[in-house]
Amino acid sequence: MIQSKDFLRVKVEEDLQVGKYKKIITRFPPEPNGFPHIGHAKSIGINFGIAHDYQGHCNLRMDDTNPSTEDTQYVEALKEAVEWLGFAWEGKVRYTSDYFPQLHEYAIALIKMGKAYIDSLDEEEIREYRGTVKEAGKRSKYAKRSVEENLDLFERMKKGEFKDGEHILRAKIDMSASNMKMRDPLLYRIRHATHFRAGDAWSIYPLYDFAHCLSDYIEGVSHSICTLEFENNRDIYNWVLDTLGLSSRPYQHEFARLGINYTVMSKRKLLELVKDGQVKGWDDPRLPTIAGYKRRGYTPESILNFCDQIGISKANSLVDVAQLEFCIRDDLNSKVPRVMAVLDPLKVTITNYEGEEEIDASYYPHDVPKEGYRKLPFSSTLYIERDDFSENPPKGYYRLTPSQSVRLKHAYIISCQEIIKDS
RNA sequence: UGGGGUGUGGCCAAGCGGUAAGGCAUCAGCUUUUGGUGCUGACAUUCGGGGGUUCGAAUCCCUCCACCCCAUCCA
Repeated sequence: MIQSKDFLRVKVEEDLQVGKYKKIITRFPPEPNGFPHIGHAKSIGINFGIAHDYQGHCNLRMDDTNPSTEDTQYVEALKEAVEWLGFAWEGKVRYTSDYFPQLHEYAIALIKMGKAYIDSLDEEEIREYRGTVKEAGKRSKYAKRSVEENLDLFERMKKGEFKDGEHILRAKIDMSASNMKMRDPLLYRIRHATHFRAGDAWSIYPLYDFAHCLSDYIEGVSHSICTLEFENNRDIYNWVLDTLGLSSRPYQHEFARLGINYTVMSKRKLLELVKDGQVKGWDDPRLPTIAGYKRRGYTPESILNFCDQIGISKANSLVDVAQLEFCIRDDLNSKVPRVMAVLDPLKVTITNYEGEEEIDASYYPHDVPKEGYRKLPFSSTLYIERDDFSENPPKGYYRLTPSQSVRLKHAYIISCQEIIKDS
């Protein structure tokens, strides 16, 4: 069977074809504010997979621009997940926070170009001024500030002279843009918080729209792959890079995020379950986190295969969890030894058997070419699963009934002579 | 008449003008000391709806409909 190419690979090949890039560089850029789940696995598979397929490389970058939600325990979990899935990132782990100095310089460059200004409206005013989806917004009076004043204010913001929310750096684009994201987007906010890596070195932090595109650029990324909800952010992504005159730059491409029925994949909800103690930690086997699946016995191969099977597209979709379950069963089928357990026991006494013996019970079915067996004790008293016996069997019942004998796995055929009930 | 996206069988998803891949699920048969696995077969006269162009359309044009995203100093 010929595997068809997804639209991202088609695009990558096209870019390679026309010489847009000489090397494919992607990146997996999670925010370290929670444990990675199966949805991250899809992104990991795409980014590392594409880099691998086209002899490029993929970076692992912690998008740590929000000091109040991020933590080092999450970067460890993220690193472990990527490794467990079998991928290796290029060089060392990157951090957007490592680029803060450069990002700061780019912000100053924008101010000098008259393309960014310090706004002093409060949060509520900024929202009001932004207008609505159908009505144009209006520009803040502070947008008229001179380059000098903006530079001075920005410097003082950096020095920590102002309180959170007092001022903010925004791009000067278009307050009536039909794309709401382009109505003078916020670039840098004041945040007097301790960053898990940068400590208290900064009192201003870049926002996603400013930091992401530049981080991609700094790393030489060619294809910045993200999920659909960022489609509207693509215009800013391009605006920042183009306005700064950065050539030979990355371009953003979006795909639909993974949704699986009966599966909670919202980070907010998962965090809530963990915090409230509804589950025993991020690696609780009941959770769809990579760590949870690992403890549940899922294999990296099965998860990767699942990501491969569901494909990549731009259509919002909800994959049937049966598809995931098929992948894990399919993978485990030829790898795992079989043993038995009786959960709800029903006592069986074999009247024409005396003594006891040990039966060799193979670990693998006839069609799995693997050796190995364990000893199974056998005597006249044994227990079978309650569901494996029925006095009034429904149609199509293949197990033990008063009139139907059955073979005990690895042992003998038995038939029911008498039913003895407790009370 | 805000803008940006998406609509192919129950669920994913190929297809890019030449007469609907594949996977999951489901159903039937064979195999089977797991009602597992494996094998075989069945499963869209039809591609959100309606027009049009064409010898020919899921693929091009028009129009309508549905759903998702955007008004966090989150990412």
